Amino acid sequence: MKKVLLIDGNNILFRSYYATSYSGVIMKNSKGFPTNALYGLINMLNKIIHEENPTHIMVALDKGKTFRHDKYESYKAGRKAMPEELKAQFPKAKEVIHAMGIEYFEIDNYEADDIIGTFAKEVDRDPDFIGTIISSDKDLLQLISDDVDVKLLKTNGFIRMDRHTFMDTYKVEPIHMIDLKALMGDASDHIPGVKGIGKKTAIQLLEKYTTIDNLYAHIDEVPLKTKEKLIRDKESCYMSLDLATIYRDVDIDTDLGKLAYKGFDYEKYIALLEEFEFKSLLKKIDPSKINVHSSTSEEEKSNKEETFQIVENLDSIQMDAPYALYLEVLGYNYHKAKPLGVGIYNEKAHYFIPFDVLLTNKEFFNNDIPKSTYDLKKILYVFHKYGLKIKNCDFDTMVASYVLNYNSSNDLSLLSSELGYSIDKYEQIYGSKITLKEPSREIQAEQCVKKAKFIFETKAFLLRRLNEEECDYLFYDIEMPLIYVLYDMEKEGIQVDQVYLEQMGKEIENQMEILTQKIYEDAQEEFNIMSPKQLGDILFNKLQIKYPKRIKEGQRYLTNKEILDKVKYAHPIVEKILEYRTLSKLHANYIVGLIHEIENGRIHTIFNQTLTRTGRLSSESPNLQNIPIREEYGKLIRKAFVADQDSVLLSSDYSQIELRMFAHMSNADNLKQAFIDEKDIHTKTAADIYEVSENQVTPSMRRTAKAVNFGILYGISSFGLSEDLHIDFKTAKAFIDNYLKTYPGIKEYMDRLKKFAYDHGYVKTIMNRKRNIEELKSSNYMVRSMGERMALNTPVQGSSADILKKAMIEIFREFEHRHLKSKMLLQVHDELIFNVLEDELEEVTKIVRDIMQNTYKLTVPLKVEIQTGKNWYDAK
DNA sequence: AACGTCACG
DNA sequence: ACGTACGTGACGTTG
Repeated sequence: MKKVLLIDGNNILFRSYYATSYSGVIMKNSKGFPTNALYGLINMLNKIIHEENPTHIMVALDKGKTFRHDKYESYKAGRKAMPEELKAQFPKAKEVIHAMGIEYFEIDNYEADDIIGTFAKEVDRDPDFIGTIISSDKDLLQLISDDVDVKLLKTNGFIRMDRHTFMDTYKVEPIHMIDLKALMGDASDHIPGVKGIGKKTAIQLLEKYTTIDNLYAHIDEVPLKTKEKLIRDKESCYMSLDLATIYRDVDIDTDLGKLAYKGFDYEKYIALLEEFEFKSLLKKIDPSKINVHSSTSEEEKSNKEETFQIVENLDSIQMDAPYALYLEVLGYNYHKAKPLGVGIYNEKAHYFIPFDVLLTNKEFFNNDIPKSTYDLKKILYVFHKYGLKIKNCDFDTMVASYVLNYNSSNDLSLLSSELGYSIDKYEQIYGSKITLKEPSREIQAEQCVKKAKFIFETKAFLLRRLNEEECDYLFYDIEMPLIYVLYDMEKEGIQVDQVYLEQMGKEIENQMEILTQKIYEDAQEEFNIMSPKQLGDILFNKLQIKYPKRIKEGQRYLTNKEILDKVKYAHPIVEKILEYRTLSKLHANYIVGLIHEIENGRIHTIFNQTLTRTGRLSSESPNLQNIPIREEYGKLIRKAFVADQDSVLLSSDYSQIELRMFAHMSNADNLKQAFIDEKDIHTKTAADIYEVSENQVTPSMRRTAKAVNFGILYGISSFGLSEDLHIDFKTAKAFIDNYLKTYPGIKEYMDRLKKFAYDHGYVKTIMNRKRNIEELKSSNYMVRSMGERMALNTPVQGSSADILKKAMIEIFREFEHRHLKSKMLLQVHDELIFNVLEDELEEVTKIVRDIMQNTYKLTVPLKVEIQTGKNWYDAK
């Protein structure tokens, strides 16, 4: 069987262009020629060839205005002109495609879709061929058949759609996708459809009538309202049908045999890469390929196999130049996983050292040769656990790619494909959490060396990008040093009183048992209280409690706290449910969950340094950043976290760091002055928006003001505020208007920030941490609004995170410098927890306060509050 | 695997 | 006409 790839070239060039033009700066070579779309195209073609292993390939391109323009004025109106910097890359794209041994096709007045449609038709006809269409455009799904599927490109990977999966999703044959579009329209393609008919109705209609023609033939059977819409928009419906239909009879030589994949013309390919200055891509070319012409894809495959050596005796190898290393472990939690071995790579040496071999010389990495890593914290932790030493790791790919905004930074496989490499998913080699299995040593070695190679070869590129993005400080002075701090915190762990937790657990279990019986009595039947579905049925059907919201079409009753709080006076069962929920949460998450994680009396969380979009840390296995505090009973959990012998726990938290940061960044004098004067900010805000003096502010006014202040940080909306405060929309709006009036400069700041975000596609923090916000490019109002709120919140949340990280590093160094035995244990976003030796308490308190308040000077003061106690409950 | 729920900043 | 505050992780149920 022969397999042909039908690639939507226009689509790939467009995607590549827009995916990398967000920062307003487009990748160019030193002559100023734009190359970003070409870079994406080359990577994508390499990746597809590697993944699909085709025998035949073609790329289709648009040419000229299409016949659709002539036919429909509105179609033309909807299409925006192509940016010049993209247009300029098309001629070079064609050269690239040829150099890669691929045919391309462009036919006057037809779109790439039509050419692909024509070839797909031929694939259907020819029994020797199957085909795969490559595009991110869902329009092409109509071409799916028994012999043709579509690899639908997504931001993070792809979805393969064949006839079966298509029918599952859309309930109609692929070809009737066009009928579907004729009814529901497609805003992104400026296809109007029938107004008032959405996806649901459209699918319903087509399930019954299959085609538009047949639907109109039976128009009298359709329910009146829908019928009216169909008749009113009949013309638009047929026009949409026409627009959505891919033309499949373009006059072209469809001999599939002529599409045979010839393999690279390396001379031309390299010349082009050199012209574009794609150094990382050049590096990847196997030197043996240079001067070799048109090898077949089969030959290429066998040559491509990595060469490496599995080390059996460490004395037999010696590293004398910088290299990359990758540590592989079996399992998803590196604190507990079994180490498998280390891959080592540089120009000269490609080794896999099985972990048992490595244990024979624990000093192997303990020297001054610079080393690059991916997830250094993992290496430090595992090495420490097994007594191995390592020195001079100066570059971590995971952290670098996180700083550079590769959202896939903590997934080596995804990251590799973003950078033009192809590394198998961890799950594929080692299995999922449930099916975990150890593959053969050869496979381990191959995988591990591949990863080390990736680290080694992409380092130069990432370094250049860090510099271009002006992220050197953030990378070298914050994130890299922070790795060592976090490692130390993870290694240290925190002592936990298991007996206390078990006692509290018993108490909770008893209360839950009593509640369960009472709830069954109230409901007059036994049911699963934890099932929202069953609970909703009992409450709102059987017990006839009035549901306080309008229920959405086809959706279940919600039974969350907000709803239950509203109806708790309607029936005594509700309060019991709420209490049961609280207890069950405490039990599952903080009694059973925590006990499960205790090892030798301590809990060691993992801090994820490369996950959040704002620059915060996150904590997992277990999450120690969400231990209860707001409710008194839950807060008792904190008594289980205790200080070591002769020590106390010290908690040091920033007071209102985000609002202070907002005051600083917005430069609103009024707000800044409030902090400079050390006022209670919520009381001050209340006085301002209610226009009373501060001593006239009631607790309720202060609560409202607090909600408004939070709203400001989150990118306020009157709806959100009204929900939060249970007040009506208009009152909420009045509060906001009043706020913006009393704090001049804030509205302007927010508008400026939004404009920056729209212009550049990203926002940044005080330490130049950038966050791309793709949502701002959405044509969907809701998604775009979400993007605006992210743009407003991220600089505040992210800058606060920057400051805390910097403080952590300095405190860590100061402790080391003074040889203190006290240890930093936890970070909870605006708070640090330490175990402090009693005789170091005074010194530590001073160091911590001093560094946290002064590590970064804002135009408002930063204030920290410090408390101590034998356990976390008392230290708060 | 996705959803609903709820713990935290 | 739509559905809304920002950032996380973990659990149990459901499909």
